[in-house]
Amino acid sequence: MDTSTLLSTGLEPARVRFAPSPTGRMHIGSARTALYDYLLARRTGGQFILRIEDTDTKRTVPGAEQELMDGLRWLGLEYDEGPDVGGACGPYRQSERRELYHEQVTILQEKGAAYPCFCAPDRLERVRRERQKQKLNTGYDGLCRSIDPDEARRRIADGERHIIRFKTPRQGSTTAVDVLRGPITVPNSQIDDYVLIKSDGLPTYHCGAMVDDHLMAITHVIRGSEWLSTFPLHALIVRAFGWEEPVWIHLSVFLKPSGKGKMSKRDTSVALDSGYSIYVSDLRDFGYVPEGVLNWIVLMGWGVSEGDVMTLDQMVDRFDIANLSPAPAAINFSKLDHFSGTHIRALRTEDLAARIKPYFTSAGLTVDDARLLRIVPLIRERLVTLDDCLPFAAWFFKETVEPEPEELIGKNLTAAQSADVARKAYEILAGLPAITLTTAEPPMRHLISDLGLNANQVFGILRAAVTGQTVSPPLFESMEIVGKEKVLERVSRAIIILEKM
RNA sequence: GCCCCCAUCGUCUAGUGGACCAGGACGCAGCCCUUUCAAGGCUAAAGCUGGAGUUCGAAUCUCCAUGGGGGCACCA
Repeated sequence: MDTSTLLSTGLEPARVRFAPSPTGRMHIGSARTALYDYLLARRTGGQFILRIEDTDTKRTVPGAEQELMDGLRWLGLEYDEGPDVGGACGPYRQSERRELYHEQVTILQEKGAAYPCFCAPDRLERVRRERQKQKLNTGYDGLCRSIDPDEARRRIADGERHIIRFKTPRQGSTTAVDVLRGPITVPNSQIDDYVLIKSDGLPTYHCGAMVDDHLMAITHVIRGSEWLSTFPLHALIVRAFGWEEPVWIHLSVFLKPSGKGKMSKRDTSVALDSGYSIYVSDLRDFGYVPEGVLNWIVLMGWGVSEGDVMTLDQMVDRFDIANLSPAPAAINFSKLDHFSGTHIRALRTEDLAARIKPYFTSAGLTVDDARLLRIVPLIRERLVTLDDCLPFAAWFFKETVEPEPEELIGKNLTAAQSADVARKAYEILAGLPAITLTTAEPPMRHLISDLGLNANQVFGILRAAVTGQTVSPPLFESMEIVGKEKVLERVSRAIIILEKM
């Protein structure tokens, strides 16, 4: 089947939908599906649609839908149609499309491809156990298939509780084509008479998704491989309606970092303990940049031969569904760090400044924008996540710093020797018209050789004195920003501390 | 138990019968740079799950085995 390649190379605009159920937090698996949806839509000049599949009223959790929308927007995956933006095929919440499903399923019943079932849950349970004992497939036994349509109508009119089932062909087999795997054939005996409409009147996924994909003119269905087993059923339903099938693409699953099995609750908490998470909002809170997260997840299940650092637009240019991988992928968090840091380094100074500013203000610091702009180039290549800006630069916005006395002592020196070094450095710095990298470094280098010490020892003392910490951005550039007055003040304070030791 | 899917360095992957003594990236190791921490540069180690076939020729096609994954709900 070459249609997939054809369609994905931009000849025809694709209408693609991301259809999550609002039952929990948005994780990277969903994000990656949405990303691929988005890429295919943009690549072909089509539309990317958000549809909320909230037909399980018991499992729907408040706030989940909002988290989904926030997550998509944070990642930069703007959708063209959706619950909060509208569109020509709305409503975009399945719970608001009840009548539509009933209309369609009625048509299916008239075609003889669906039927009402009055069996109570406890009978279903009994049947299931019985068939299991006989080593048969644990499906519905089809009892209600034989009910006369008129009698069924009467019972429904009497208000009898019922559901609608799909009448799966008993004989033969069904073949459906997945872009990544080719034709998949399953004997029809393996496909149950699945429920289409539940007794609460809402459709199951099998019904809701198929009806909506058709009504919304979806051309490509990208979803998780957990749907592979019911894939032939879905093809059967679409065909029973007489509709054209979309192009089907089943993505691989994400495995835990070890590659042995999928992420469990335990794996999730282990990740959390190391500062990682599979949840999109956590990643945002941890200071990862969306560009990095996107680059990270896009490469799990898709590959490029070279040049794997990409922006969203660059992904759009290169994306092709035919290159997706059907094999499961193990999550690799250290790669997330790599892509996050790489994209942070690529940000323009103003952009990065705007992104890290909130971290300082949240820490209770008052941020001077002009100063922040000068700090950014100094810390840019040191950040893996945005919140790393705090340990590197928070001290810039503090009136005073509090170095640990021991840290003021130079390597292999005594406190007294260190005080002496600090005094000499003070004199040199005090004699300068202004402290900058170009004015301060040469004389300080001279001091080092005059004293017969090394740069590490002398700069270490000054670093602790001026920044209050042992790890910091480059010393002289930092001093330049802090200003001569404050540098001298801090060095003299360090001298006093050292003399008291 | 039944059905379905998958299989290239530790991990993500490129590879679509000859251009592959298998390319890139992360990580790891070493070296260089260096003012701490980074970043950057260079170098190295590391792989086609196994077995049968098809073919002049297989990582690439077929079959089997093994391993892994998914599913068997009035959940999605």
